[in-house]
Amino acid sequence: MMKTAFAGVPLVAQAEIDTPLGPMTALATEKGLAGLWFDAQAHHPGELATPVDASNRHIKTTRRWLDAYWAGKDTAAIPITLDLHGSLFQRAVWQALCGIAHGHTRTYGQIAAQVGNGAVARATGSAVGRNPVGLIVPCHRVIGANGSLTGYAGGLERKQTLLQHEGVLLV
Amino acid sequence: MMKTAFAGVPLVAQAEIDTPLGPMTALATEKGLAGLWFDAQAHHPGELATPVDASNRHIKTTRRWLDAYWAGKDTAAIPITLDLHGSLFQRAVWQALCGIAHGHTRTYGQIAAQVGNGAVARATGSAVGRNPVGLIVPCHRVIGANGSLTGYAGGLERKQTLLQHEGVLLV
DNA sequence: ATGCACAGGTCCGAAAACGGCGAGTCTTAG
DNA sequence: CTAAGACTCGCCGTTTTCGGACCTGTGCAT
Repeated sequence: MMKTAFAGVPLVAQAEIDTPLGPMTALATEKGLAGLWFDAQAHHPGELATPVDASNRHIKTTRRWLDAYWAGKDTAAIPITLDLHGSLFQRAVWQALCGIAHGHTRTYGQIAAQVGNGAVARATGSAVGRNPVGLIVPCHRVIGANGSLTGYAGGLERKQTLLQHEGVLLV
Repeated sequence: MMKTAFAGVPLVAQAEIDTPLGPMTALATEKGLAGLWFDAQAHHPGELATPVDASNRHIKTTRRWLDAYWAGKDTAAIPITLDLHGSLFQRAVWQALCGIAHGHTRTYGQIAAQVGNGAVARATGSAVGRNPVGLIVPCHRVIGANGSLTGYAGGLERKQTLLQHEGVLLV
């Protein structure tokens, strides 16, 4: 049996959210937002037994955050409580991602250096790829040292669109 | 990443020097003059973090040398301590250049023969072009075997003017 | 348990490209 | 019949580019 990425996590609600780049699914625990991904992306957690509940407060906040994001407004005005589940290393990486401001980018090596040392760059790539909360934890702002986009769970095309939407100049 | 020509060289002072052919920048280490080039020339080392210090002794000597040169006086009376940084081959070439007297010229092949053998003529051309100390290390006195000027980092026009200033008859 | 595949980066050696040339041919214009 | 250009090719040090080897955490398949 395929082990879902949220094994052992007390999920309380899920809901579908439509976006300009396709439908996404949001996932929440009692503590906060635990997941957000494009329905047609890699590392998809698969079918969930979690009850659909669009009225959940974390999911409603997420919806407002996304509306602001696509409208190009200030998303910092909408604080989201996250409840990230992963290894110590992964959480450190995801936390580092949250430090990348709108319209800015970092390389995998820079994130690696921030987390520990530059040698873990490749491991950082893995952790970034397993980011459970897309867009809000801006894994799409991490690019290769040579400026290439390298990869994105939601597809390189979406990564490129997102960065352009944020005003990033792509080489 | 663009590698500066003076990577790893302990520079201590730089200063601007005006000349009849346009402004030049002089660069010095503790040991001697390390650089002198027209601000608008090829192979420009780019912006430098070196402190501006027109009172540096090597730079002051350089200024006196240039004054004498433009006045047509004997520059040999003003000995300049050079601190050239480059490969073994390049330093050999530059040293050979210093043997060309005011008003005289050599061909690239002759310099090549002096450094090693005539076969390295083309490589000599490269080394001459990377001469870090213009005018004082007289790279402008090297011309093609057929008498053509061939090239000059500061522009062929300046090379021609310099040679005429030294009384060289150009074909 | 063990091995393997990755959304990367660094280091190092090999190979190719690039010039401030020179000599030899060939082509035009006198 | 010269003589000055245009072209080709071999020359060589330097620079740039390219391709492996190695490093590292984690999930998944064996």
